[in-house]
Amino acid sequence: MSVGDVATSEATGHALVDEIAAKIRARIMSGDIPIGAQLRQAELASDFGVSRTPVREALRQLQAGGLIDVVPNRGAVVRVPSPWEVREAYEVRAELEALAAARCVSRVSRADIEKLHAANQAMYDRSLAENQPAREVALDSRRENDLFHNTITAVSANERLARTIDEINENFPRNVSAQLLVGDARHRDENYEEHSRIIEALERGDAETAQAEMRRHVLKAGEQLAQWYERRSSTVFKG
Amino acid sequence: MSVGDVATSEATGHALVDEIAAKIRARIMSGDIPIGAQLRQAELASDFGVSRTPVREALRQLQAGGLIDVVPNRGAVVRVPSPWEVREAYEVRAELEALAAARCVSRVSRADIEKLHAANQAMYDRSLAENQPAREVALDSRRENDLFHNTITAVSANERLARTIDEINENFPRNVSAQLLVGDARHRDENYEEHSRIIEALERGDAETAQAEMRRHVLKAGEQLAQWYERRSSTVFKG
DNA sequence: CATGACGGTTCTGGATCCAATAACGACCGA
DNA sequence: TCGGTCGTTATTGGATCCAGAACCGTCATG
Repeated sequence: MSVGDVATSEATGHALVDEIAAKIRARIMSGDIPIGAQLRQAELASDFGVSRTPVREALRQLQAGGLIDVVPNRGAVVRVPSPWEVREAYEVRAELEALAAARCVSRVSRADIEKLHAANQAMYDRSLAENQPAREVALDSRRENDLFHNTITAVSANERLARTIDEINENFPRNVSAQLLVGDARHRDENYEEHSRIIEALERGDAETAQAEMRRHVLKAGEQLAQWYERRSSTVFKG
Repeated sequence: MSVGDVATSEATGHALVDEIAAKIRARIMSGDIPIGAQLRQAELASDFGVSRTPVREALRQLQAGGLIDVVPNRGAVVRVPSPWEVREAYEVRAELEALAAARCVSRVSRADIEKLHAANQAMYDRSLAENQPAREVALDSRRENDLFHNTITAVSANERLARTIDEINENFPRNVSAQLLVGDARHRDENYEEHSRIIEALERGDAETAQAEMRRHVLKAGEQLAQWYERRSSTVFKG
């Protein structure tokens, strides 16, 4: 028996199954399990020290979320997004985040603005530090980028909106979009600029501009991600 | 082929679990299982003539979709949407359907326009026929209303967008929103008018108007649904 | 009379068992 | 040597079994 990390889950959601699902999702998101890889139930079960039953139920959840594909008698594989799927998804996400930004304007506080500034600046500064391992930089930058966007969705005060945006994001492993940000200097600079413009619009209380800028920003990020998937079929399929 | 032992063999790739999930979802959507009702695994299993295992996995899927709540050791209940949840969800749906309408403008064909007209007109005519049982009218009207909206999302040609809208709709049993449409004459008339304005905008190729009208239309429907949930806690909880 | 404890019952959740199906490989024949 | 067929094997999917937790009623007690 593995060490008891039980008693973690609260009222919402199931103890074990949701725990397992979260762990599998995390592994995929971090790139630990690459896209296209097969997910064997027995292996996952022994990894987590549980029976196959909760693993299967967790896989069903992930399937419903669209992160994995489950073929009838052939098991589950991590879904490999096609470029046009990425574009479609990001078009939706752009509209939703734009809505979030617009809703923000009437709700944002001074502290929120500071938080956004801080996250954006930290992300920018970090990517300038040359002496750190790229892996660490990518990880932290992703975290701060997430913080920026999550703050806006949180301030927009629509739980459903936040959930829907999350569901879209959960379909694309983050490690690739992370390395996109820090990999290219131009991307990094443009990202900083776009974030800044959004923050400015929020500060001015200009909902129209905030909405439009956010839409442009997300669409551009989606286009870059789609192009990445077009170029590289590597980082795919176990190995 | 072997003799039809389970009859699920059709449906490319659909496992039994998905079949079960669809059936349960259908029961909830039709109001056969009211919101708030408990879902007992053994009962469902014997209803469908299967073991509890696939039922459990199906419930996981529905849980991931947000249609039901699963409390740790107390089973699953059909989620009772609170009014503010409805408003939040419909604000998101409004933005998405508005996007769909805007995308439609450059893709809609003459045949599509006719289809929209036909669905809208049929729905209106049907609700005028007084001699039919309300139950039938509500069912068919819902079907045509769905056809109207589904046609637009289909023409908008973004699979992801369609999926996201569906996911939101699947959170609210349709029987209530259906009876809203046919129950009140004013609602019915306004609904017809709003649909007509959207079609006109699509015909003119006016993306701005189509988008705005669709947003208004969905928001209004959401508000009506939310108010319904505020007024009536009936039709809730088994019995 | 109300309230709290106790025990039986029911149901969920996880583990295990068994059947069915598809990938893999070896063998055989042309 | 290549192609097809058959048998093995590994893996999934469904059924069953067992333990643990929550509800319900009863009973005892302040």
